[in-house]
Amino acid sequence: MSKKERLSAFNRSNILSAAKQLFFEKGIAQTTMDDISKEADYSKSTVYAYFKSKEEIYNHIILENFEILKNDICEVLRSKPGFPDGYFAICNALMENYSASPLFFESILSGIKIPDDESETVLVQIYEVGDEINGVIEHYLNYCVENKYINLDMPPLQATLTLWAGITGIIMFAHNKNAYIGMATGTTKECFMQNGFRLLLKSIMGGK
Amino acid sequence: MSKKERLSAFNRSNILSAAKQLFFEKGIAQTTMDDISKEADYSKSTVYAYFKSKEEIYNHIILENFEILKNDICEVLRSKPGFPDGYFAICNALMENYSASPLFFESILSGIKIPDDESETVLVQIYEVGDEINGVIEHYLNYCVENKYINLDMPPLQATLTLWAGITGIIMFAHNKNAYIGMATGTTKECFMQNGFRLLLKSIMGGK
DNA sequence: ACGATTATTGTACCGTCGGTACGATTTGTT
DNA sequence: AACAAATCGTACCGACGGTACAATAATCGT
Repeated sequence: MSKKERLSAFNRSNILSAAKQLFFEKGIAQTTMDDISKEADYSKSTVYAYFKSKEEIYNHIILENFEILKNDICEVLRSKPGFPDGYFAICNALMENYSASPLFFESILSGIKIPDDESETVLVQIYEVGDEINGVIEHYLNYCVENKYINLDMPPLQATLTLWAGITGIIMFAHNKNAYIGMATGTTKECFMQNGFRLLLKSIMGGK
Repeated sequence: MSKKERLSAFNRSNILSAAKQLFFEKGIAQTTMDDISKEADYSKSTVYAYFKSKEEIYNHIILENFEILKNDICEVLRSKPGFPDGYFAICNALMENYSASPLFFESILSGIKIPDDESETVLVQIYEVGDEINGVIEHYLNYCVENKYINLDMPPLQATLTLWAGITGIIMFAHNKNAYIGMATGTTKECFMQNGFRLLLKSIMGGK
C-alpha cells in the first residue's frame, strides 16, 4: 500500500469514525452530512469525494460492525468451544454487539437485503461477511450434533438462521421495551435476555 | 356521536387510509405529506388540521394495526383454543399481519417505546393494546401449563414476551432475507417460518 | 333567512438537509 | 519551478416537513 493509499484509507477511516459516533449519539436521521464533515474535520466536498452518499457511509459502518461481530464470535468460540458454553458465548457476543451499535444491529433483521446490483460492492461485502458468520455458527451446531449434545429436526444451516433470528429478536425486544419488561415481569433486561437464551437452547436440546 | 363528530371521524379515517396505502406502496420515507393530501383528496392544510405531523399519522396507523392484530389473535384463539393448535394459530396470525403491514410490524421490536410524555395519547393507546395482546397470550399459556401441555421455567408473562420476540424475529428475518434463505437452505420463507415456529414450540414443551 | 362560527382550501413561504458545481487553495511529486 | 491531485469554501439546487394567512364554503343557532 503506497503512502497515498495509506493516507486515503486514513481519511476514510476518520470520516467513518466521526459518522459512527454521531449516529450513535444522535441517531442516523438526526445526523447531517454537515455534522459529519465538521466532526471529522474535513470539508463537505471531501466527504463526498470519499463517499457518494450518506447511505454509503451507513453501509460501510454496517460492514465494519459485521466484521467486528464475526471476529467476536470466532474469538469467543475459540476460548469456549464446548457445549453449552459456546452457545451462550455466541449469544453474549451478539448481545454486546448490540449495546455497542444498537442502530446498526437492526440491519440483521431488516434493512440490508441481497443486492441485485453487483455494483453495490459494500452491500455484497456485508452479505459475504454475514454468510461467513452463519458458516461459523453452522460449524458449531454440527459439532454439537455430532457429539449428541443437541438434536435438530432441520439442516444445521436452517437451524442456524432460525436461532439467529430468534436471538436477535429477543435482544432487540429486550433493549427497546426495557421499561415495559421491567414493569411487566420485574426483571432487568439482562436477566430477560439470559432467560430467553436458555429458553431457545431448550428448543434444540431434548432428544427426538 | 354527533353528526359533526361522525364527519370528523370519517375524514380522519380517509386520511389514514390514504396514508396507509401510500406507505405500503412506496415506503414511509418516500411518501410526502403532499402525496397523502392528494391521495386522500384533502388539502394539505386540512391534513395538518387533523394530524399535527407525519409521525402522528404513522403512530395512528400503528395503533390501528395493533388493534387488528389483537382482534385476529382473539378470533383465532376462539376457534382453535387447544394445544398446539392455538399456538400455531397465534403464529399464523402474526405472520399474516406482517404480510399485510410489513412496514409497521417492525414497531413490535423497536420504534414504539413507552411514552414518558402522557400527552402522547396515541403512544399510550398503542402501549395499552400491546398489553392486552400480551394478556391474551399469557392467558393461553396459563391454560397450557394447567393442562400440562407445556412446561415453563419462568412466569407465563415473561415466557409470553420471549416467545413474542422470538416469533417476531423469525417472521421479520424470513421476509427480509427471503432470497438468502432460499439460496442457503433451499426452502421457501413460509416453510422456514413454519419450521421456526415448531422449533420455538419445543422450547416450551419437553418436561423439566 | 341571516349573521356568526367553524371547517376547508389554495397558495405562498420558511428552514433544513442531501447533494452538486466550481473556482480557489493547498499539498505532493519530479 | 511547474504540474497534477487532493482539499477546501461557498454558493446553490430541489425536495420535503411544516406554517401562515387570507379567502371561501359549510354549518348552526336563533
